[in-house]
Amino acid sequence: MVFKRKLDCVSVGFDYPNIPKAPRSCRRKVINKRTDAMDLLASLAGKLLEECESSSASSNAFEVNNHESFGKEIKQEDHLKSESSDQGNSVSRPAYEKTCVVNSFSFPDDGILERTPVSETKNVKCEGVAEETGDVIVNTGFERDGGLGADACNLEDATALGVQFQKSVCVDGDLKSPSRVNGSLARQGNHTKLGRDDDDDEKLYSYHKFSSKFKSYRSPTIRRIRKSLSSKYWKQMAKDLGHYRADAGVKALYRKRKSCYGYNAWQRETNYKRRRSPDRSSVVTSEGGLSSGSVSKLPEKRDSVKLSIKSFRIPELFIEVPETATVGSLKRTVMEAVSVLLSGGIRVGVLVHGKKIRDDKKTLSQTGISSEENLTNLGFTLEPGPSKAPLPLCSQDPLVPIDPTNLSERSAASPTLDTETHHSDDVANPGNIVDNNHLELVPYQKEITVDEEKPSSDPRALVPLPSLEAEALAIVPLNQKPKRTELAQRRTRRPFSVTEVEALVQAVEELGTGRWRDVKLRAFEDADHRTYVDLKDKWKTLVHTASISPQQRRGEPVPQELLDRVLRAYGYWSQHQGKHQGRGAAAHKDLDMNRGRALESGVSV
DNA sequence: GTTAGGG
DNA sequence: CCCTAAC
Repeated sequence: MVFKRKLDCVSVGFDYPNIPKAPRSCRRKVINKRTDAMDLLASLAGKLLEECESSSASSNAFEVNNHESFGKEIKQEDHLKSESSDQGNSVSRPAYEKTCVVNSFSFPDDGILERTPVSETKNVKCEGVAEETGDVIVNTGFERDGGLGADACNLEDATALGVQFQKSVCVDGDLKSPSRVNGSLARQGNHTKLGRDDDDDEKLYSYHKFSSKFKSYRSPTIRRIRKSLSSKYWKQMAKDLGHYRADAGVKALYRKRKSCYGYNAWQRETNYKRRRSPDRSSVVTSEGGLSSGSVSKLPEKRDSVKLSIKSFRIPELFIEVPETATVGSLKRTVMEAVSVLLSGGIRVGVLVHGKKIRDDKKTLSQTGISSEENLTNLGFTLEPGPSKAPLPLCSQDPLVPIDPTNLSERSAASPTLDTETHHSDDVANPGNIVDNNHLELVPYQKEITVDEEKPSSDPRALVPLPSLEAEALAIVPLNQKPKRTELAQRRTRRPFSVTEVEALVQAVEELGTGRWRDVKLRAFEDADHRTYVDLKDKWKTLVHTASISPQQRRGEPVPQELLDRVLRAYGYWSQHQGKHQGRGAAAHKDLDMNRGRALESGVSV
């Protein structure tokens, strides 16, 4: 007779058994969240500015464009998935899922730009933009899949992602008040924040110890901003911008998959970024950077070029969600898809008169970009593939270019890209990467003149580049082998539907909690996206969910009936560990779960 | 390749 | 959902 461990679930109903677990190796923690697509977009604008702007920029600031909501043009295709439900157990499965193809996003002008004359004056789509009130608006209508249609600028590089900028970042000579920025950003919350609660913002914030002054801005937006100020983001951006020193050996696409803000942290993606470009520019971006776009030039300063990238247009996204999914989850899915697409690695291309400018060392004037005429024909492209970045130090850990096609393998929500367009630039010009990267080894400019005069804000809130960068370097030792190329994408989250939960519960009732492989085979064999580990994890959360009060539960509510069964099964199998595992499901057909539960407190069986 | 748990 | 340890 084997004495079983007494379950400590007697009073609380149940709980996980306290099984001592072998110490696990200390894993390095890297505060690193998936680079958000928007970051990149924002950084693009920042880079543009930093490269264009003259040093006299002392009153520059970027206005955040607010996009209350972005309309999505979604093609929907119903993909009936014939349910080969068999498995004898009549375990029901999702009848079918809907596949959505997101073609584009648009961000209606909600008037938020009243203080940014630049973008307001015009919203031209294609090149050949008219000039008005001195503002030169350059167009960057890069699009691959129809819509605006590729224009001359785009011809050369057919591989352009087709991302257009539109009012995602605007340059303005006017310094925006915090509240202003705050307000604009705040409204973005519902659209871009993937997670459900905002609590973690605070956690992250505290982790990065921002100045108390900055804390005066307590809005969620600011918190997000603070969050974005974390060194990891800077590091990422620096890399994205190609400013990292080659010897730094930081991989451009370095992304740590694991977040460390608590359980289920992965669900809480925050997408607000506030960036201060390496030079003198300050960039505040909303996350709504996706839609079509154009670039504007401000007139005021001679010898300087100011641009406003107005929007992005994303290539087609293939999204698959169960029909039972909520609108919220759909939004998150789309958000993730976009993130995956852009964070997977993008590069910026500069086109003048349709010709790609590859020499990053050239000045704008040398390239002729600064001239009015060319400005009119200035274009930018976002291309898939790792942003130009130094190669990693660890030779044994080769930098594997991100291949968007690999992403889709892990996620149905991954963007669908034309394989043939991948890495065109790199492939065609192998040396291009090296050239561009290793030529910009100059550290960031140290001047932080622009924003520091900002009265009510702590300088640190503005993220002085030097220190933060240093911090970033400190936090993540560059030599630390990037371990796995960090290229793998986290799978998109796919909440279990009630139907799936039911199937899982039933399977566990019959098979127990130690045979996940069998559970998978029995009830989720056709659900390719559900691994047995997923099922195990789901069960874990189900048990937890069932143990907490309904008020504490989140997400699509699971019928109490199911939760009851979860507890019952949990209790039963806790006491019958492995004992019946050899038996078939039939052996438990008439399993008296209630009795089993009642016996939970028993010390032995 | 699975299972079990921590993150 | 990811990552590991331990089978």
